[in-house]
Amino acid sequence: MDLTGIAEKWQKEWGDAHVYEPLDEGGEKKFYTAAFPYPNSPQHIGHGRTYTILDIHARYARLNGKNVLLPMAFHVTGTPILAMAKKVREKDPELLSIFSNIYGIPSSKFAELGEPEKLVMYFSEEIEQGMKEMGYAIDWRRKFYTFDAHFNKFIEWHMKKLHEMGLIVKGSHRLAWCPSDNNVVSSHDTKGDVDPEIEKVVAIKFALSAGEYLVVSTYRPETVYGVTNVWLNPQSTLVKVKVDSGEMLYFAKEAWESLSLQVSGKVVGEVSAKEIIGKNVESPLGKKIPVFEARFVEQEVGTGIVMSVPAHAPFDYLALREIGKLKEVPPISIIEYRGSAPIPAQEYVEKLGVKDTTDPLADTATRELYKKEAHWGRMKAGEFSGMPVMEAKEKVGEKFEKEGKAFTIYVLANGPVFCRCGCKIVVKKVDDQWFIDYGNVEWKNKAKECLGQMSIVPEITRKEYLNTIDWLKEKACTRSSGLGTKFPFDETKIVEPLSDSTIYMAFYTVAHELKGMKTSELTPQFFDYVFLGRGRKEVHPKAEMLRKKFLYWYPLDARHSGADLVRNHLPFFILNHAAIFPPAQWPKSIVVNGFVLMEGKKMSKSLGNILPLRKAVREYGADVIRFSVVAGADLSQDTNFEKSVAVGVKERVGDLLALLEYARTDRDGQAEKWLRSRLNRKLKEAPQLYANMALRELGQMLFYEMTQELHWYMKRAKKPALKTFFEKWAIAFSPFMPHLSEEIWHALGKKGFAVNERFPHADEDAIDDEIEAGERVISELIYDAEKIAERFGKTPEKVYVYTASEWKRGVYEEMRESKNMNPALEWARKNKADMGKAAAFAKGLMKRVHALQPALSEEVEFSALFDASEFLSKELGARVVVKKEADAAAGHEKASVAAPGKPAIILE
RNA sequence: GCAGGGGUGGCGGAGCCUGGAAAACGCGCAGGACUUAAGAUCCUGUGGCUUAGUGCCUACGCAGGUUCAAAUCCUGCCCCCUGCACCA
Repeated sequence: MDLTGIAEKWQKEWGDAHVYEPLDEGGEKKFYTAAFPYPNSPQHIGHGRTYTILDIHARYARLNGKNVLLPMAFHVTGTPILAMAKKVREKDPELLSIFSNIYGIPSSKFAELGEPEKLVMYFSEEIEQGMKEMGYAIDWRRKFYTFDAHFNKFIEWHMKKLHEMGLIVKGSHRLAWCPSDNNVVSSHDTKGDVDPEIEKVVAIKFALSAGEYLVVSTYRPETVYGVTNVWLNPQSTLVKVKVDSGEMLYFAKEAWESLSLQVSGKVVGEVSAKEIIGKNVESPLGKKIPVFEARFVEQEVGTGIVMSVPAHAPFDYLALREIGKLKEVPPISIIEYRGSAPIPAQEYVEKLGVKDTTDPLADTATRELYKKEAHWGRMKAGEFSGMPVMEAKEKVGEKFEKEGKAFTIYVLANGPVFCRCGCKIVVKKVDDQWFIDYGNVEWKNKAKECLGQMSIVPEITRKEYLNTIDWLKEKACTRSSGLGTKFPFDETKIVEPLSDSTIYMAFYTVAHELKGMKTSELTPQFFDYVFLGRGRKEVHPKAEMLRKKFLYWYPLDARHSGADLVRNHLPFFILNHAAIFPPAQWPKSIVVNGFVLMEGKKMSKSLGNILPLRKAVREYGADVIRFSVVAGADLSQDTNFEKSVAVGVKERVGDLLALLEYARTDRDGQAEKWLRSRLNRKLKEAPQLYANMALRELGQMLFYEMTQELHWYMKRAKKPALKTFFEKWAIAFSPFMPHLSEEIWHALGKKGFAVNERFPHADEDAIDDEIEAGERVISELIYDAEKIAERFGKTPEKVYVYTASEWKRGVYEEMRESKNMNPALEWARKNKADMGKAAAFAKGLMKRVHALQPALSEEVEFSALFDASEFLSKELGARVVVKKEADAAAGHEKASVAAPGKPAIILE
């Protein structure tokens, strides 16, 4: 069996016939897309899952006679490609080893991959080839790259639209920053891939003298009401900084090194901490307090200066106790919670037996007390008395900031974090940062309206989109470097990748036509007409024609993606459509899927367990991979790729092809009727399952169950005849395995392509409950008889089968319907049955009364078994005699145990 | 911390919405057939017990509750996974 040969043959035929290149007009259309790939590596089977689901969706629409568009392009925006090309040029051993060992790239290629454009071309061709080998129904005429000049024009237009609507704003922004590289860092730039977390801290000014302040930093501004003193590390040096307002602020020298990137000011002097220790300062509440020394104060954290709240901070309490000042500045308790001690910090220190500030338990005490007070505490002092602590924290911070007594600084919550270059990462404030204002409430509402009209598959993810739209704030939409489109309002910047990929589906509708045009023709007015119908069609000779094409394909009928995009790309996609397009062009649905695990583990470069898509196709064949990555789990679940399963699928495909030799004729025996009933039942159920993208269930039903049933049929049939079966089944299953279907279709002598056929109509008359129930009785009989034969001790010569009498069926049906013995016995009385036997029989059924299946009449059950006696004899290796219970031979008293669907079995 | 999802055999996982024979389907494992042998393939079995009468018992994270009936509905607890933005 040569699955690869079959696949290649049909891919070529489809390509030559331009089967997947739809006209931009005609009957009812469907337009489906999936997130375009980022070509900095070959695709693996995980990518294959999303695209295969998309392809199945598209192919099913084709079977329903729709004009289907499924385009593809490449996303090259951003820095990863540049970074990777740079690493190639630097001959980074780790990367080159991945290239050789996982991706299988010959080392002769390495030189050219150092150029970003060549890198893009190499991997995008690799990906495109893989998609073709998977048999995807893609219209490649519309392919583009996001650094193409034509696409740049489109994104410029997009940004200008947002700007016109006031949805693009400029402001300041904090970033994790490497002072040595002078660049933004995110998790993959750090040592150990730590994600730098930026956290808000309040800096409060304590007056040293008029116009001069010590700046303390704190997570708990509300505790300022309980402050007793300020702590300075005696080993630290303070810098005196003149800020824009003219005030002089003191920070620890180490702290200032990073704070200088977010607080603008000039260092005008230095002073040793020792000179300040012992002096008094004035708190923002006007209270005079002393400055003490404490070695636990870390000079590079926050401002490097802290305030002391001994009633609520175990460290402060311990430090005061160590220097014997607890009497001089007694703790002031300002927070209470149910069961709180007068001095909570003291209580926690004593409860945990914390020795001093160097004791690791001091941290534990701090954490526990903080948790307690933050969750359950209320203020009991100051103007916010009675307020929950969490709320007061906000209020106090805001109030002091407004009064100029405090300001906000940002720190790394999980610091210190180190850049790959070895430098310590700091927080930088950027002033001329552009944002897309996803925080805009009106916009959010419009997006929710759009979401409300969309169908979301799986439906359970809908609330995720809602949550995300709700908490989205301004999103920085430019970067200072990377591939992509220059930001039209600041051409030194590039439009960031998640911002240039939100409405590009509209671009597909005309991309093939724009290719022949000059970029100078692609003006905002031109796009206004094509995409929005604004202005006059005379703006360009082609405008009218392109407008029609756009209106034909839009709105997008389905957006497919991996589940990882639910919290970023997909909400942006909804928001931008809601902003730019009128409701008639809003997208119709989103379909997301989970990942693919490799033998139970997450695929990763470090584990080296990535299975590249093309390699998988070579090993197992496209159809097998297609089926393996989509039918193994529910859509939203992760699915597991196992070699043994793929091998099993491949074998079953081989079995199916082998059965083609019986596909020349049809027949009309009991076995054929049964198979036809089973097939048509599936054809009846399949459309609903396809519509819900219930691919796992479809796979179970149309593949596993069907092959099992074929197996039973092959045993049952006297001369197998599968012509009509294959005609229908091949088409119904073709979305999953188009190559196999095409092969079967042509083996049946059909003209034209299977992939252009219509979904087979379910013949409801062929669905026959009695035939199916009869077969069930037969197969269960074999099972039971074999079980009994095991106990029999020797191979029986004869097997007598007795079907249950009609009166039992009457009692049985009454019981099944009423779930009660009385109506059944009533029925028995009316029908003059033996009441003693009837009662005993009914009693026996009572236990499983909720689980009774409908029973056949004795006549039908009898004739099903009688017809099958030859088959039964063969299966059981003994002569099988089928009789009715009433005709039991002498000595066959056990015939009386027969029940509907469970004939009595007597071995001899 | 906040938000979302989830705990069912040796394993992956059905079943939960809409209460009514839990473990579909697959993998793995065991036995058999075929084979010189192995692999592949096919058949049979795979929670426990039991019987020549097609059955009985035990099990769905823990603890309660509702119900004739709970994996399924309700309450509390324990544990696990994912995301939290400038990153594609």
